[in-house]
Amino acid sequence: MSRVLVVDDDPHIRELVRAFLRHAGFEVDEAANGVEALAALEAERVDLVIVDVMMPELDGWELCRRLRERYDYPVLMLTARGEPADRLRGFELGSDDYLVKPFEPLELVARAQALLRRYRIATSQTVSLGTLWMDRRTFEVTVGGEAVTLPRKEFELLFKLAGSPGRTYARDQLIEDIWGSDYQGNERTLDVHVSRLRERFPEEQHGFRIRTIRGLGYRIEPVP
Amino acid sequence: MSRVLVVDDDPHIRELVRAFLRHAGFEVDEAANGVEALAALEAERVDLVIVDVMMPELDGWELCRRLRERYDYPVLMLTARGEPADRLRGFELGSDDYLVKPFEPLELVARAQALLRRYRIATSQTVSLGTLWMDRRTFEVTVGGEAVTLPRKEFELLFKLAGSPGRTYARDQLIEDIWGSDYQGNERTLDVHVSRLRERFPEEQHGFRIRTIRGLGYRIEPVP
DNA sequence: GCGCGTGTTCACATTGAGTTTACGTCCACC
DNA sequence: GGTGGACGTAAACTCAATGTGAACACGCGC
Repeated sequence: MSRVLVVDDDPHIRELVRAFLRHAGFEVDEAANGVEALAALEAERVDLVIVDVMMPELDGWELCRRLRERYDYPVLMLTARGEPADRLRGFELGSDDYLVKPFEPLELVARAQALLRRYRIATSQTVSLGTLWMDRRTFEVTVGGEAVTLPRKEFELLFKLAGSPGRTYARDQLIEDIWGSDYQGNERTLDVHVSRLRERFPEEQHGFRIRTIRGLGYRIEPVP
Repeated sequence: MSRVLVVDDDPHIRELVRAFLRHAGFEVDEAANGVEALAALEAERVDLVIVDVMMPELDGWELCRRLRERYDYPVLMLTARGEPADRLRGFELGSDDYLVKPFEPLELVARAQALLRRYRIATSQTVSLGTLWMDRRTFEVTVGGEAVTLPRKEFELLFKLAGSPGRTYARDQLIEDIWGSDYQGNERTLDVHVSRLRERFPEEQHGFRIRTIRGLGYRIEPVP
C-alpha cells in the first residue's frame, strides 16, 4: 500500500484529494502547512508528497526545496497559479510533476500513480524483527544478512506475525487470513507450519520466537 | 548525454521542440509517425520519447501501448486535446506525463528533465550478475567476457530477472511484462524459456542460477 | 523450396509444498 | 496424580505445479 502525504492549508481540498486517493487504494496522511509536513515526514514513511504552493508558515516552494535537501520522495506540486514561470520554478526546485487548480481529481490520481510507478515504491511492504527482514512484494527474506527462501504458506504466516510483534493472533484469524475464510481443512495444518518455522529459525539465533498462547493462538516476540 | 525521440507529424512542431531540447543539451532524434518511431527505437538507444497523439499511420495512443509492450522508456504525450478523459487514457496506457498544446517550450524541457531525473534513479540499461553482463539498449550479452547472442524472449526474461537478483517475480508478472497483459497462450511457454536459459547457462559455470519458487514464480540468484 | 532460428504447444515425467495422519507431550483443573 | 483438551511434530500421502524432450508453426534469407 502506498502512502501519500497531502499538504494544503484548505481543508476542503484536503478532503477532496483524500477521498479520491483513498478510493484509489492509497493511504493518506495530511498536513495543513509546511511545518506540519516536515514533522509528518519525520514520523512516518511516505511514498509521495502532494504539495500546495500557497500556504502560510512555509510555502510550497520552500517545502519542496527542503524536501529535496533531505529526502528522495517524488513531489507533485498543486497550485492555482498556472503561469509558465511558476511551473518552471516548481521543476527547478525538484518537483516531479505539477498540476494547476482547478484540477480533475482523477487526473491527480493518475499522475500520482504514474509517479509511483516510476518510483517503484508502489507496493513495497517490508517488515523486520531481530535479524529478520521480509519484503512482501518480492518475497525476499533475510536473517542475519543471509538470504533464505520460504515456501509460500510459511512466508505468509511469518509475515503476518512479524508485522505486529507482541500481538497475539487467534488461530481462526490466522487461518482465515492465510487460507481464506472458507478453509475446510485440518486444524493441525497451522501447527505444522508454525513448527516448521520454529525449526527453520531457532530462537537463540535470530532474535525472535513464535510463542504459543494456549487457547488463543500465536504471537511473535523479540528475544534479547 | 540524454537522447530524446520526438514523434510528431508536424515538422514545425518538431523543429520547435528540437531547438529547445538541443539548447537544453539533449540529443534529438525525430520521427514523423508511429511506424518511423518504432524503426528509430529499433536502431538507436533512446532515453525518453515525446509523442504527439494525433498522427497518421499509427497514432500516439497505439504507439504508447506498443512502446510499453516492449520497452521501458519514459513517455511524454503531447496533444491538442486537453479533455480529462484523454489525459486519463494516456496515463492508463503507461505514459508518464502529458502536456497540452499549445505548450510553453520551456515547460516541455522542464518536464523532460524531471522525467529523466526520475528515470535515471529508477532504472538502468545494463545489468550484471556473476560473469553475466547485459545491455538492454543494444541487446549485447557477455558471460565470462565471451559475447553471446540470446533470442529475444530469453533476453527479456533473463534481463528482467537479473535486474533484481534475489527478488522473486510472480509467473503472472513475468508473462505480463514479457508477453503483454493480453497474453492468451500456454502456461508452459514461460517454463520452456526458463529451461532453455538454464541449459544455456549451467549454474556451476557462470555465477548465477534461476530458481523456481513453487506456487510463485522465479528468481535469479548469485551462486558462489 | 529449403534450412535455420525462434517461439509455441504438447505429452509425459517429476517434484515438493501443503495436507493429513498418528501419536506423543504439555498444561490446567479437579 | 489423573484426566481431557490443546498443541507439537515426524512421517506418509497427494496432487497441482513444474521440467523438459520433441514436434510443430512461422518468418526470413538463400
